[in-house]
Amino acid sequence: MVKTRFAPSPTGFLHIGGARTALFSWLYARRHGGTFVLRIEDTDLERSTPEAVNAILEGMSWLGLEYDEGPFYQTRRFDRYREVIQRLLAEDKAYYCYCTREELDQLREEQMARKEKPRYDGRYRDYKGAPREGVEPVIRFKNPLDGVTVVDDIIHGPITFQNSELDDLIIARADGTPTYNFCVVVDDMDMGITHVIRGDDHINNTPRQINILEALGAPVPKYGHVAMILGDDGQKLSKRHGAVSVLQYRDEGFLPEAVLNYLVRLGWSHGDQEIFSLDEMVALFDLEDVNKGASAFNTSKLLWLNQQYMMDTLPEHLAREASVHFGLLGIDPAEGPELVEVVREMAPRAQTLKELAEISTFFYRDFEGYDEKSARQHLGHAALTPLEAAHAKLAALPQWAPEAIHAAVEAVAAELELKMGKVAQPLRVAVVGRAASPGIDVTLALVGREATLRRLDRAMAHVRALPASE
RNA sequence: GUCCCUUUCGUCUAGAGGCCUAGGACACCGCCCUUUCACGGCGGCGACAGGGGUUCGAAUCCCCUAAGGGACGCCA
Repeated sequence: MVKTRFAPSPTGFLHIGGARTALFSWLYARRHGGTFVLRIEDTDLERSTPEAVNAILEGMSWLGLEYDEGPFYQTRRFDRYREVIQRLLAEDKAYYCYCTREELDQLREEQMARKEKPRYDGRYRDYKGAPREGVEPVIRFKNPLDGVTVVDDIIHGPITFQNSELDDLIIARADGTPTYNFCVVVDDMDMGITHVIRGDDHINNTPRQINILEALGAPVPKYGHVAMILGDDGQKLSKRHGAVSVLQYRDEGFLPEAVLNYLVRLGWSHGDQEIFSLDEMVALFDLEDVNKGASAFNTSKLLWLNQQYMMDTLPEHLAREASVHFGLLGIDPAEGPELVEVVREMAPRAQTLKELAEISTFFYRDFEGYDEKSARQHLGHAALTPLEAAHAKLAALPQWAPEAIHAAVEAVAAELELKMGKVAQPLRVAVVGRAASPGIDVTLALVGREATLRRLDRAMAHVRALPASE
């Protein structure tokens, strides 16, 4: 039975790298009919915040990565950690260390000066004397002194560490609180985690964790270390460089399925396939196919994918998702053409829901001023006659529907012996404000007769006011 | 400094010794479709980090080098 977990520490938002790790864990569990656990690693009381916890939960839920167990909080398991520490102490697998921070700092400095790897020298490992006056001891784990620990990584293959490289790590601080590497071990053991999928910055922690697990007589899970995600520029993402919350993608109008699809293709692939439904991902994903190297985030590809998803999403659903973005622009889609129809036409013309709303405002309210280049090209003196003719024909149409509008525009072109473009383009700029929109018939139909005629009047006035030379 | 990891077009990737004249996707450029903008179609540009081996044959296996990254906390 497969059991995976996602174990973020709540010191910030859920960023894109964390989201992908969560996705991989989730997919692996789903793929193998297993269980996915969410665990909040909040043992750092200083930096963990409830806001961050909420942001993580909200991000997971927006992406649809539902967990089967949890969220568990490490801060609520301190009694359990203490219990295991006592056991280790009793079995002589851990010991009190009375080194002060100052002594440790000094040791490190000396080792660095000698160009050695800084590590604890084990001076209290076999200390049998009395507790040292005035020093609250920490508790250290007795790491094996020799031999090797091999991490059999699903993604990287076997990685061998000399135990002599590892020092006796602190499992309980002077104030008695347990530390990260220890809590992880106890949790993974207690929760029966079979596959640990996490960032490859944890590779170096893994042999330590395996050694503790073995000291505890617990089974060692399989590990899969996923490389990190770089920014668009290939640079490492950090709080001050490009790292953003997944919720920001929601706010910018991305569909969660598109983000998931983009994320799954970052470091994983299945032949040449680019687009995967959730079901396909679940059916095809495997850790063995995950790449070892870091990958750079490519926003333009995400935008393309999002557009693909928008075009493929039912307009009814898309309309619901988009309406927030119209609201943000001060538009109530109920007061105008059917949003479903607008969305159907505009989806292939926008890469995000936000952009979709932005380029669709003219359907719902008058625009201010013409796009300069479009007006120069299409609203010159030559436009006056076709605009007048169109106005007359459109005003007289018995039915305001695309087919009738199309016929009317064609008739104007035929009567004036003009190409369609010479009629449609002025009309478009007059009604839309710029030279880009869906087909002129559909566009006018959606804008409505009243608004169309009003905007035509305005355009004709604009042309008449032009200096004679233009 | 020590240990560990990584390296195929600008980017995401395919590639499990001959199917590779290295394939696809995004981006970019051109053409087509067309009343515009998109969408779509067609085409172009463009990579095996470097050096040694092994082999009849290497992007694929081995070694070295280089470059990038991570760890080395009473942070997670």
